[in-house]
Amino acid sequence: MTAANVPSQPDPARQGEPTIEDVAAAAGVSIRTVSRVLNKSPKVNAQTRERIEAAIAALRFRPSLRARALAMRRSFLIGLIHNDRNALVLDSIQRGIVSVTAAQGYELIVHSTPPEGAEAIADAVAFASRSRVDGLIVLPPISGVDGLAAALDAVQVPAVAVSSVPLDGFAGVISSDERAAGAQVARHLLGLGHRAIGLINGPADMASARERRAGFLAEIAQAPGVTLAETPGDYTFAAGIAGAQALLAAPAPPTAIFAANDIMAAAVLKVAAARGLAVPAQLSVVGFDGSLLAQMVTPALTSVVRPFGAIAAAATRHLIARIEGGTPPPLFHPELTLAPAESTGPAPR
Amino acid sequence: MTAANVPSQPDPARQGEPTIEDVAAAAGVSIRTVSRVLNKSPKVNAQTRERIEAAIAALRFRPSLRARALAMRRSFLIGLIHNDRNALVLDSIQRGIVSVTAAQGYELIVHSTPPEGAEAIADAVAFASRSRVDGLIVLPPISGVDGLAAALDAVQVPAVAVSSVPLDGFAGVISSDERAAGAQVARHLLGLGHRAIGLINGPADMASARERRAGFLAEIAQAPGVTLAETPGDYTFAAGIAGAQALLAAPAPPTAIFAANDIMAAAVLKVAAARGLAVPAQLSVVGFDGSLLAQMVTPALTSVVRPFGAIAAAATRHLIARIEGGTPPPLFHPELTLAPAESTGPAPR
DNA sequence: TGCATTGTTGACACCGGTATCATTCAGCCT
DNA sequence: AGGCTGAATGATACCGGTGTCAACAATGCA
Repeated sequence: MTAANVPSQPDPARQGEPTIEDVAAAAGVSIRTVSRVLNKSPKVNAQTRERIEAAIAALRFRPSLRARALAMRRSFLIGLIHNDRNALVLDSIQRGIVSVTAAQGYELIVHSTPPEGAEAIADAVAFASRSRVDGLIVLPPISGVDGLAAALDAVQVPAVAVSSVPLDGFAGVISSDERAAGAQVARHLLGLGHRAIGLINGPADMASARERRAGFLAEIAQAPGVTLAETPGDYTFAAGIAGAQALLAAPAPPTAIFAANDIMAAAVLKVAAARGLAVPAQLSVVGFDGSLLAQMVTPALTSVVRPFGAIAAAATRHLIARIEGGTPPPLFHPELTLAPAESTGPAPR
Repeated sequence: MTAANVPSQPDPARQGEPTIEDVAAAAGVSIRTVSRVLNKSPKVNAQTRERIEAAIAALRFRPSLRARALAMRRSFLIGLIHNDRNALVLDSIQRGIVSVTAAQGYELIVHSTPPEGAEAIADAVAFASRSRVDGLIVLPPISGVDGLAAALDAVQVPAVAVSSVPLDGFAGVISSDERAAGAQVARHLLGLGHRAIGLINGPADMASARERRAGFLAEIAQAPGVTLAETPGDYTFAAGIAGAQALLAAPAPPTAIFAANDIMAAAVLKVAAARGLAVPAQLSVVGFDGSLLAQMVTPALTSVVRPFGAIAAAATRHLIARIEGGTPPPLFHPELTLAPAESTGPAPR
């Protein structure tokens, strides 16, 4: 109470951060006026504003987002829900999100859910509801779980899903045509003259894997005299190794292998090397994702590039627009393009 | 107000989530008693507790972490501050953290700061202070910035840093002996008979890079008749390509190259392949980090394994113990071990 | 029976902000 | 001069929980 309107250094004896009240006292105004300054309300006298801003700077006051959240019923927190394990993909997405949230004054809170469907829903809802995030970005595979959209809707949290296919229930889904991309891969390999082709699938319960496969197979089916061998996989390196070994151990092994993601494609390269097969001279390999890994392996993988950063940024912008009541920008449906690199070439002989 | 003590479905007309008050009304008790149940206070009659729990379940009530945060002056939020770009490393660390926070009832909020020192500090402090996290985990390279510890200390946020070297100012630093690890790499290569050795450094302003180099060089210096060539690098793939080209273009190129991280080592593999050098027959390559990448490239990289998951988990446990006033477990200083794989072999001829 | 003790519960202030509404004070018009 | 208008500001009730402390009933003991 002493020196009420003399901006001063923070009282060293005081525990914790300065509050709006300290600022008000230091500037000799009411907390409401300080609040106006914080919220850039125009109805504050210029001199008063200056005095308050000086006090804020002197006290190093930073408003508590938490108190503000309680009062405004807005947390300025965006939640990211995922239950995948692909490090590179998750990282690209996270960076894409942060590039937008940081610019718009939000923070990102990352939550990973258990893998199983029902549990995952319960966990996601509990998270959304307890942490009172303003909005949610949901990644595959959990974005594809039946009932998730409805469950999130029930707790009134705006959510944007990223998915390979349009999803029922979600108002905002950023999807891409992975089926067309699968077809692109097939055309690329057929165009190079390959007639014995192998496919290492992703997990059958993921829409992305099913779509890639469907597009790929449909295109292959159109080409006469092409033999196709496929093996199951689950997007892991180990599955890629097993799949490649199975395909290449056949009596008439394929001259080209499409692996449903880059990680498994990298595994194919490893198996090929172990068997003394030159890539691409004797075996062509295609991956999917266009992740950093595709460029780091030798030879660099021909892969379908998915613009994760742009996808994530678009999802975030859409979400924030919804949160803030503006008209959300139209949903983004990125084109997936095949980027030919060193791992594919003309079919041998 | 109707049917005050009959647990019922949430009123569909009501906006937002049910509050503790709704639960209290439904159970016919005061909010304070509901709060006791929520906090598992033992001083609640068993029957009352049951009644309240039933009401909670019926209303699908979930307490707002935000309101709780305000009241308890605890946010149950752990902040992760980073400004690095190594996707694989960040991901492993993040997963390690989440494995602990999830179990202890905390959530993770991820913040990335600008790269530059002073700005980074300001940004980190603003984040810590505004978001009122309970604690902070800080990763390199920003963890090594001078003055950061003091700045965080000033806003009274407990922080744990991960670093290659002990850091002044930080009460909690999880460090590892990267110098010894660098020496280990040198011994490995010398033991294989290599006498012409190349080194691709990490960024000179990062302690990790300096330490690795120092340990490596010291050990090399002890061995008679060994020639060493080094080039600068910055942990990126492009730098690895450039470095490898520089080293291998020399009149008497090295028979072994130590790259200061796996990403650059992967680049060395690519350059070797382009020049027709067999690895490890003609060139041995060693990386650092033991990341997934090391296992995915062909041949698999001999690398120094850094147990990121364990490091992150230990940091998190330490931090939470400090937050909760317990005695924090002793700081963890992981042993770094060289994991020989396919990319190193006896020196040619 | 009287009284201290223990176990349960509720009233109320508080955390640090925002929102609603009232109040004050100039300046302007008639 | 009196009344009106609008800009600037403050008093006070929230937001949804927890902490403190008092009230109260049931129990144990003398």
